[in-house]
Amino acid sequence: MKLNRRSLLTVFDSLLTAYGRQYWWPGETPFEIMVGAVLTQNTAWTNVEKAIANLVAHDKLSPQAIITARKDHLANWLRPSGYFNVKAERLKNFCRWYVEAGGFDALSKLDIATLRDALLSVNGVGPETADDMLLYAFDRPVFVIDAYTRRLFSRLGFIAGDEAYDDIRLALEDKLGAEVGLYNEFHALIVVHAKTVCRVRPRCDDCMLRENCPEGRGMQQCLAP
DNA sequence: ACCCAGGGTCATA
DNA sequence: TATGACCATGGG
Repeated sequence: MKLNRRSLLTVFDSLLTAYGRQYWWPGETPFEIMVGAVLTQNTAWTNVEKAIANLVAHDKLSPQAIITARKDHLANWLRPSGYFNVKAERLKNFCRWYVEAGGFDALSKLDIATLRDALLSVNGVGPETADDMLLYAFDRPVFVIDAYTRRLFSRLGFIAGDEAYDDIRLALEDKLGAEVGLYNEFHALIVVHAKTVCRVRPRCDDCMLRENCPEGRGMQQCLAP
C-alpha cells in the first residue's frame, strides 16, 4: 500500500463505519480543550478527566485562575494526570502566553502558520499539542500526528514510521486537502479505535495500534468482526 | 509484576 | 541531528 488520497479515505471510511462520528474534542470550551491537550501528553485520558474535574471543583479552569494559583496547589489538582509538576509549569506557561496574546478572540485572527509558530513558542507545547489546539480549539485544518497515527499508517505500509513529525503531517495534508471536518473525525477515530477495539473485539486483543502488536497486521483483520 | 498511556524538554555526543 | 534520561499517575 502507498500513501495516497484513496487509500487514506478507505481507511477513514472503515473507521467511520466501525465507530460512527465522534464529535471531538471532549471539552466544553476552547480553553478547556487546550488545557486537556497539555494534560493528555503521554497520559491516558481517564486520568486527564480527573485532573480537569479537580480544576473545576476548585473553580480554576480559567487562564487567570491558573496563572495566579500557587504552583504546588496547581500540581496537586493535576496529580491524577501524571507528570504533575511538569504539567503545572506547562499550564502556567501556556496561560501566561494566552493572556498576553489577548486570549482566544485575538489568537483566532492569526493565520494558521503564525498561530502554530506562536503555540510552539510556549515551553511545554510541542507539535502534537499545538496541532490538537489548532484543530479542535481553533477549528483549523491541521492533521494531528500522534503515536497511534504513526503506527496505523506505518503498519498499513503508507509510511516508514520514523519520519519527522511535519514530514508526515504535510504529506497527509497534501494528499487530503485542507478539510477541517475530515481531520477532526479522522484523528478522533484513530484514537477511539486504539482505545476500544482491543476490548470490544476478542480477536483483536493484539490491536495493531498497540506497541506490541505483531507487524503486518492490516485494517481488515483488525476491524473484522 | 509488568506494560502502556491522545509528548516534550533538556543534556550530551 | 540524534539518542537517552526524565517526568508520574492509574488501569489492564
